[in-house]
Parts: sequence; structure tokens; C-alpha cells
Amino acid sequence: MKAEKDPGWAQTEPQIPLYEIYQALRRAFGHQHWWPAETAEEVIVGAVLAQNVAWENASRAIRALKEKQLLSLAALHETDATVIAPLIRPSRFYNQKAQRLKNLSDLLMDRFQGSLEAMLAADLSLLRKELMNLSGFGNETVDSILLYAAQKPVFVIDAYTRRIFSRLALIPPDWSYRACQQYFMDRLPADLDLYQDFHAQIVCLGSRICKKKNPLCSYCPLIRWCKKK
DNA sequence: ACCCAGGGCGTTG
DNA sequence: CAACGCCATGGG
Repeated sequence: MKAEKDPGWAQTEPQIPLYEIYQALRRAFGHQHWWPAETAEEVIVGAVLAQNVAWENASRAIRALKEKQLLSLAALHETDATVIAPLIRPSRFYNQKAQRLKNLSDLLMDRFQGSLEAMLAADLSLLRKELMNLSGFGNETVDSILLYAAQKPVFVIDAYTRRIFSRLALIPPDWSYRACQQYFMDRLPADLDLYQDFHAQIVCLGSRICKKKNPLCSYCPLIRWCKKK
């Protein structure tokens, strides 16, 4: 048993199997069918625009791009950042995000001959490395692209995941992104639909708690379910 | 007038 | 390497 390797922490382990938590959430909220986008390109652009902003505002920015026929990496590549920025204003940090979209379109052109299919079909670790090299693309944004655009079973960790699962005492609050991701992937089968919907369920739950006023209780079916075990 | 949202980066000590 | 400031909108 390797449990005795981790000091202190191991004693509070194992509690609720992750898959049962997923099922409880899914029973409560239903299958979410994420990511809310029509095309892979829309997923990718959305992943950038959704950084640290309410989805509703990111969605407005996407609509604005769509209306100007700019919701494609090829079109964005031909458009100046000073033109893109005002369109995506509702998504917050719009100057940075305009540049980030340019960075991504440059990668697509320079390394994948402008073929999105080629990029998304690339070797997983290569693609991850290429995306992570882009300024403005960190762990969560890249993994969201891998999971929802490239359809790779990569588990996404976001702020909600950390908050919820550390409050459930399943992971320490200060674990690195990679450590958290490893925790989930070690305990769940590498199933695309499971990874996609589990993350969606977490966001669904997280977006209706996590305020100071709602300290992860009351209308949280997951916690009720956990407590009666 | 607050608070915060599906991050990421650069700069400090 | 942790902690923090920065980016800089819109809804509750």
C-alpha cells in the first residue's frame, strides 16, 4: 500500500468514489452536453474568451465576432488585434484576449498549415506542448481545448473543482494543477463523455454555490448525498 | 458602493 | 516557489 507514503493526508482518504459523485450530480442536473458551442473553432475561441469572466459575457463577445464573420481562426489571422479588441469588450481583459486569439491563429498557420483538423488530430502531448507555449494559454484553457475541441479524454481542473473537492476533503487545497488532474485521472476510466460531462457538472454545481452566502450546503444535492453516507 | 466571474502572466520577497 | 498586482466588463 502506498497510502503510508503521504503523511497525514492518506488517513482521510478514501471516502466517496469519484464516479458516484458524478452520478449524483448527473441525477441532480441531467447530462449537460458540453461545451456550449456549435463548432470546434467556437469551442477554442470560447475557451480564451471565457477566461475569468461570467459565461454570459464571453458569449456576448462570441456573438459579436460571429456577426462580423470573424469566428474563425483564418479570419482572425487576417484581422488586426486593434479591430478584434473592441468587439470582444464584454469578455473583459479584451486587449490581452485579442492578442491571445492572434497567438493561436499564428500557431495554426505556422505549425499546421492553417488546418484545424490537422492541429486537433496531432499527437496529444505534442499538441499540448504547442498550445502551452502560446502566451495566454495555461493549463485550464489548453485542457479545455483538448477535451472539448480535440475530443481527447483529458480531465479539466478549474477553480470550482478545487473549491468543491477540497471542501469535500478529497484533495488538499494547495495541490498543483497537475496533481489535481492526476488524482481524477487515476480514479476514473479514460472516457471522453465522462470527462466532458463531469467537468460540466462541476461548473453547473459550482456556479450555483461558492458565494460566501452559500457555503456549499443547502441546495447542494451532492453534499446532502455525501452526508447521508 | 461593493463583490465576483469557467485564468494567466510578470514581478516580488 | 508563494503571494500578489495586473488586465479592466457587466450583473447581482
